[in-house]
Amino acid sequence: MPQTIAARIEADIEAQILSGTWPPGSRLPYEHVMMEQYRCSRMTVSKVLTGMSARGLIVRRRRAGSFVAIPNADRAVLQIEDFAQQALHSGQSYRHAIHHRSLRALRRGELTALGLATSGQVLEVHCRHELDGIPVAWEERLILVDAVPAIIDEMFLSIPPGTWLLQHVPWNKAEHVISAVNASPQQARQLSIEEGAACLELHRRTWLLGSLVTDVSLTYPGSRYRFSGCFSPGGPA
Amino acid sequence: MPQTIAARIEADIEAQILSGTWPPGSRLPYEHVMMEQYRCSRMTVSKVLTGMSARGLIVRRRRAGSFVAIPNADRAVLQIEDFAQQALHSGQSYRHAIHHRSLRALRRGELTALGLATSGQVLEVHCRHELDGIPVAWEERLILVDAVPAIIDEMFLSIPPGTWLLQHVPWNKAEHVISAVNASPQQARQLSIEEGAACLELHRRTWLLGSLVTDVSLTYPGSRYRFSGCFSPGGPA
DNA sequence: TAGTGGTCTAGACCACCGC
DNA sequence: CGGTGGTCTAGACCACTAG
Repeated sequence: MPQTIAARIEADIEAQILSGTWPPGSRLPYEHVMMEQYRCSRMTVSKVLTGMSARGLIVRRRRAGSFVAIPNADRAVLQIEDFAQQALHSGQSYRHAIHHRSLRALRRGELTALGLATSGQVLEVHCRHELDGIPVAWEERLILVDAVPAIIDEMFLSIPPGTWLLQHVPWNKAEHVISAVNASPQQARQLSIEEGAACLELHRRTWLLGSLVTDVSLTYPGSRYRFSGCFSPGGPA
Repeated sequence: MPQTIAARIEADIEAQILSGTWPPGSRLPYEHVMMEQYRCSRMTVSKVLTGMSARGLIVRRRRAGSFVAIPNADRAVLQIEDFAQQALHSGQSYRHAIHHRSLRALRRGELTALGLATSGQVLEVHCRHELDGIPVAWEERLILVDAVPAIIDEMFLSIPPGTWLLQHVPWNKAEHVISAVNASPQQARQLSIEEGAACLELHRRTWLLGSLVTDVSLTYPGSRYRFSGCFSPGGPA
């Protein structure tokens, strides 16, 4: 039995939904009803319902009431852990190797591809990630120098670019695209796999206050890496 | 400028974090300070901070204060839309074809693979999904009959299994694994692609109140399908 | 237009934990 | 021990909308 009134209300509602007593689309008791039922103030009930609404479990409509949400899509929340952290957890040794690092101006084609209006300098970094000496990812990254001026002094000798950015730059928005590709000859060489082997490709763009910070493409050998994650309606777990 | 006091407080805090004025690990003003600053009650401030804490943007500690969270992993939230819904949005035509449907007992190997203690009946369904007549996914699904008794009367003639389940069964927890594989001869045939072509494989298990409901494996041709999604620290967007 | 949720107030008491 | 966050109250007014 939960300790607080709010937690008890929430647990009760979730139990009703999960048991099927309140199927998707059905109306919950009105706030003032639950307020009497639990002998608490309306604020307490409201706080619980607002939270559940924010998590997508219920839908609230003025003058109509609160309703159990009808899901129309599955959401998958993936944890994409830093390699160094992952190595710590699993006891493996992590190592990264910078294969390329250059400061240059953005090309015209990249401007449109990245949805940028004005040009600027970028730092381009190619990097290989290894766990226990085995290549697990090939990274090609562009970092917008205007967004992260401090980057020009960083050589990424002890910290890989992604970790450096995580530690130095907060981010506002990220966009992910996950696809599957057959390894190109270059990728196959970098990852020590057969040409044509299936690879996961993660493309991510990260923004800070509406301006692009970095655009990265990570290629993982399908035989050595997978994304996994859990998702509960009650929030990631 | 946001309308409500709470929204203004939240926007201000996020701006401070994003601008780097309050880097990860730094302490936020105490509740009573913000209360005076915004000339509002403590409840209003507390509600905002509680919400940001629930979303992982800040960490709150008694006697110490509230702090900007230090992220250690990227989170990607993927929307995995129902094919029928996706077709509606894009104006494509959706069609599914059931290739196999059988009611049988669980095999011993499956029991351990699915982490089940007691045996039971399962409905096994194989199904192909097509958009504009082109195969976009091959589905192999097990449905635990004990968890969804109504399923035995469903032939999935007009509704594919995943959609039927979404409409009839609420779920508690889902686990996703995304990997890349080279198409097997059978998969290549079902999806009209070359053998060995890179495919995305999505494996999902869904639970209701701790008991497994369904275990599904979806194979998408890498050339025709990708997962994408946005994630903001302020919640999925 | 009546009743719902949305928001806010000005207090209160408690649990916890860093000093 | 003091001050923080955690929780709750008993009201209030407003905005929206279904009937």
